[in-house]
Amino acid sequence: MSSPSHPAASGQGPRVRFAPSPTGFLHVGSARTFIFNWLYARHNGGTMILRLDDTDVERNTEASVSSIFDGLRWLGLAWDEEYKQSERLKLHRKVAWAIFEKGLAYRDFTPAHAGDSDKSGAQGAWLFNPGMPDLSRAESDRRAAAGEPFALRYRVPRETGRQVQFVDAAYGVQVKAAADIEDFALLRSDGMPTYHLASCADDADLSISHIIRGQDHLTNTFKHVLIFEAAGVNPPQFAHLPLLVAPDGTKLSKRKHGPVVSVTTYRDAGFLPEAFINFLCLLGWSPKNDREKMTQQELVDAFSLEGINRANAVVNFKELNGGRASSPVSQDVGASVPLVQGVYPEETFDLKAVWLNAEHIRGLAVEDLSARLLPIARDAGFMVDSAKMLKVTPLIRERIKLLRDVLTAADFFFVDQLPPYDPAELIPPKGDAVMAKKVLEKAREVLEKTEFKHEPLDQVLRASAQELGIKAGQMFQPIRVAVCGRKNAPPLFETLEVLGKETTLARIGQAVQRVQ
RNA sequence: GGCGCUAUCGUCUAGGGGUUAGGACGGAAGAUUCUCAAUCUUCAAACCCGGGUUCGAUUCCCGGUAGCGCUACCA
Repeated sequence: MSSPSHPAASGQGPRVRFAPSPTGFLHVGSARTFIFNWLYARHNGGTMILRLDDTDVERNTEASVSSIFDGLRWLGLAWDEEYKQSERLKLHRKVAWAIFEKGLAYRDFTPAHAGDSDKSGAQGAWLFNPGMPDLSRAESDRRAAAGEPFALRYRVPRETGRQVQFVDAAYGVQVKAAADIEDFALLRSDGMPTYHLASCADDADLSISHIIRGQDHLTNTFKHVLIFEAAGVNPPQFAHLPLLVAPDGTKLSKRKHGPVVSVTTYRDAGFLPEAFINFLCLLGWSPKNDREKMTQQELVDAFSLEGINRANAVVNFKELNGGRASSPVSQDVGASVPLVQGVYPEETFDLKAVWLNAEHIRGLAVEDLSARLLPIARDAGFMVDSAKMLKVTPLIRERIKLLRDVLTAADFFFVDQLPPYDPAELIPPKGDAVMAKKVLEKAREVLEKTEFKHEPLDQVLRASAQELGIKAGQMFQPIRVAVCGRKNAPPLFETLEVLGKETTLARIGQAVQRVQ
C-alpha cells in the first residue's frame, strides 16, 4: 500500500476521483460531485478518476451501472482512469489484515444484526460489541479456525483521550474525540470489505490527492483518517460539499421526489449538458463575482475549493404529480427509460436551470443548435431534414428554453396539414369575421405574385393593410394564425419565407374556408 | 439519545464590525417590435432568536431554536 500500484500515480498534479456506488441511477447530487472533481482536476492539470465503489454485491445492479454511464456520457466530461472496486478485493483484504496484524483491529464474532438501529431512541451511542475488543489473540484465532464467522473491526484508540483531526478545504479544521467514534467494521463476515476500508485502501493505492465528496461523509472522515494512519499513509486532502436537498429540505431521493432528481431526466427534457453543468456549479459553489452564465472553460478557469459553501442548497423543483412515491414503476432503476412517460413541463425543474438553459441555447451557433434540435424533432415523428431545420432554428432560438420546445414552437413548419385550430383565432384584434375574411383573401391575392423574401413580403403586406384601411397588426394576425395555427409564433415575414409560397397559399386558402 | 455540520430576499448567492446589505432566477409594472419571445427600465422581497464583546453588530463569541448529516458486517 505504501508503494502505489498505479504507474500514473508518479505523475504530478492532483489526482481526484468520483466514486459512485452503483445502487441507483445517477442523481443530480452525484453529478455535481463528479463535476466539481472534474473541474478541480482540469483547473489544476490533474487526473480525473472514475471508480465504481461496488463492494455491496447485494445492492449493486447492472441497470444502475448503465444509468451512471448514461448520465456521465451525456455530461460529456471525460475521465482519465477507470477502476472497479470489486476487482481490487485482494488489495482491500491485504490492507485490512495488515491493520489486524498491527493489533489495530480485532475479530468480532457477534452475529450481524440488520437494520434495528433506533436512531431516535434513548439508548446511548453504540461503540462496540461487549467482550469482542478484549478477546485474546489466541482465543480469536481458535474461534476463527473453528470456522466461526466474524467481522473485522477497527480498534478505535478510545481510552487514550485522543482527538482525531483533519483540515477540510470547505469546513475548516475538524476535530472529534476518538471516544465518540465507534469500532467500525473493516471486513464483513463474508470477507467483503466495507465501504470505509475499500475506499481508503483504494484512495491510498491510487494516490488520490484530494477527496471531494458530499458532506454526508464529513463525519465518516474521522474514521478514514484513522484507517490511513493505521495503514501508514498520509491522508489526502479533503473538501466536503454541502448537500443538495429538495424544496422540503430533505435529501434528494428518487423514492421521495421522483425522476426530477435523475440526470437522465434533464437530458430527456431537453437540457443542454453545458447548461445543466453550469446550473449545478452554482449550487454550493460561487465564483464570487456575480457571474451566472458560464461556459465550460470559464468554469474550469474559475473553479477553486475556496468558493465552496457550507450550507445545503435546495434544488427548487416542483414534484411531478405531487410526488411519485407511490408509483410502482418508479421503484427500480430503469436505466434511461423515463419513468413518467411524455414530457416534463418546464415548471418541473428549478427555473434557474431552465433560464440558464435558455441562455446557453441563445449562445449556441445556429448550426450547432440546429444539429441538436434535429434528432428531437425526428424522434417525435416530424419529417424534417437538416436544411429545413437550419432555416427554422434562427426563428425559434430565442423562443425556446428546453430543446424539446422545438416540438411545440416549430411544429407547424414540419407538418403537411395543420392540426385543427379555433377559427375565432383568425379574427384580428378589434376586428370581426368579415375583416378576417377580407384580410385573408387580400393576402392570398397579393402573395400569389410576391417573391417570398423578407423585404417584398413586408412591403406588400403593409401596403395591403393600408389599402384595406386597417392596422398592420390586424393584417398580420389572421395570416399568422392561418399559417401557424396559433396566435403566438415567430415573426411573420421570416415564417412565410421559410414556409414558402405554396404552403402559405394553401393554408391561407383553408383559413378562408374556415372563417365563414 | 450521542456526535458533528449549517443558518443573508420564495430560491441560488455576494458581502462583512460603521453599506441605501449587492447580483441572479422567479414575481409585479412599464418601454419596445406585427403576436410571442428576446431586449431594456423600474418596483417589491432577506441578515433565525436571545445574550454578550464593542462607541457600533447582520458580521466576532456564547446559548437557544430550526434544518441537515453520521451514529450498519449501506455507501
